[in-house]
Amino acid sequence: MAPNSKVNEPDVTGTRWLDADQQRVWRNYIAMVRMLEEALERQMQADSGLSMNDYVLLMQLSEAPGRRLRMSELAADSVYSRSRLSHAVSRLEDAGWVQRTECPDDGRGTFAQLTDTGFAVLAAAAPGHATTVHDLLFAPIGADGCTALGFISDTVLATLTNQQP
Amino acid sequence: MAPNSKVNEPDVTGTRWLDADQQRVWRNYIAMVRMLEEALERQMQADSGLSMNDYVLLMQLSEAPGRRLRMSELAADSVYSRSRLSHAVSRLEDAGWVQRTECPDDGRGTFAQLTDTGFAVLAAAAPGHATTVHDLLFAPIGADGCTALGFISDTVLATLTNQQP
DNA sequence: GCGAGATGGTTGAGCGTTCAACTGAACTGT
DNA sequence: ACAGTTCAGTTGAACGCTCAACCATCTCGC
Repeated sequence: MAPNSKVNEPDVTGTRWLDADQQRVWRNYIAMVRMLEEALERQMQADSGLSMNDYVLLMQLSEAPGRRLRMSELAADSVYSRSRLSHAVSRLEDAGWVQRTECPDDGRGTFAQLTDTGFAVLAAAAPGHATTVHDLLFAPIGADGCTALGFISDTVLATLTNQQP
Repeated sequence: MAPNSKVNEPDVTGTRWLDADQQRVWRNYIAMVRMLEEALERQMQADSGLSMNDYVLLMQLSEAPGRRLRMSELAADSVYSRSRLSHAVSRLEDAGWVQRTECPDDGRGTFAQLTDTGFAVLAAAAPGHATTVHDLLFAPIGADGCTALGFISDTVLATLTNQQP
């Protein structure tokens, strides 16, 4: 289970084990992601009664031209499956924050349109969220940390997107 | 919604907005986390029929002395609620990978004990997982990225744990 | 000792996500 | 013009997580 060498070469089984340092980093990365998520979720829920998932969806819509996006664009931007998004938008629609509109250009298409109420809810939630992200992430890691995190995210994203067909 | 200044000082509402750079990094961080999770989940599921959550739980048990842990220790290590862990362990028990044992020292306590079958499943899954983490994360970001990610994780974790009561 | 509260863990209902199956619309080649 | 295929989106069942309520046990103070 534990790697018995410190090199990063594949062993006889072709496995590239992680060295001790990488294992530590990997563990802490997982813990950080989980705890950060949890903290943000908690703050968002407490301050605005909104889930982080909903917040991000509304945010994405609010920034799109006309505050609306095709379902599949929104799904891609959010790294959501179509099904997941469809359910999610149904809930947002029930809450009155989003409205489905049919797409004139493509009979199969559907727009998710942010309503005024939705925008207002979002606007009310944004400051608290920004402050929390700042206080829990960017302030502690500093400018260098921010640069480093940017580099890491970009690199990993590039790797991941390059190998999807 | 959008910050109209580049300074990181609180505005009149006390909000600490993110500057453009931080916003970009934050977005990409979220996307990276989601896609990385998804890729690992996919690989684990395909190669071992195991979910990442189960894998991490089994892993944690496998490293504990006697391959067993108290429910609450395991929960804390995994950043799981007690309830979530209880449900999860029930499923692992149904699968035959873990067995509940009562704790002699504390009548309220329960041990989660990794079974031999569980250990075998884990051992079979580990190489593929390690290789994937290496290929998708550590190889792309390199040694410097690893160091930086370690620093970031440690810092954020410290911030988060310091302010929990 | 013994009652009050804290702690470890489980349970069940409710909700969100996943997965596979499905509908209807839009291209493709003949 | 039309059959086959791909594409956009929805649906419902199954499953996992959350939340609150709960039971049993331990601990502390008196």
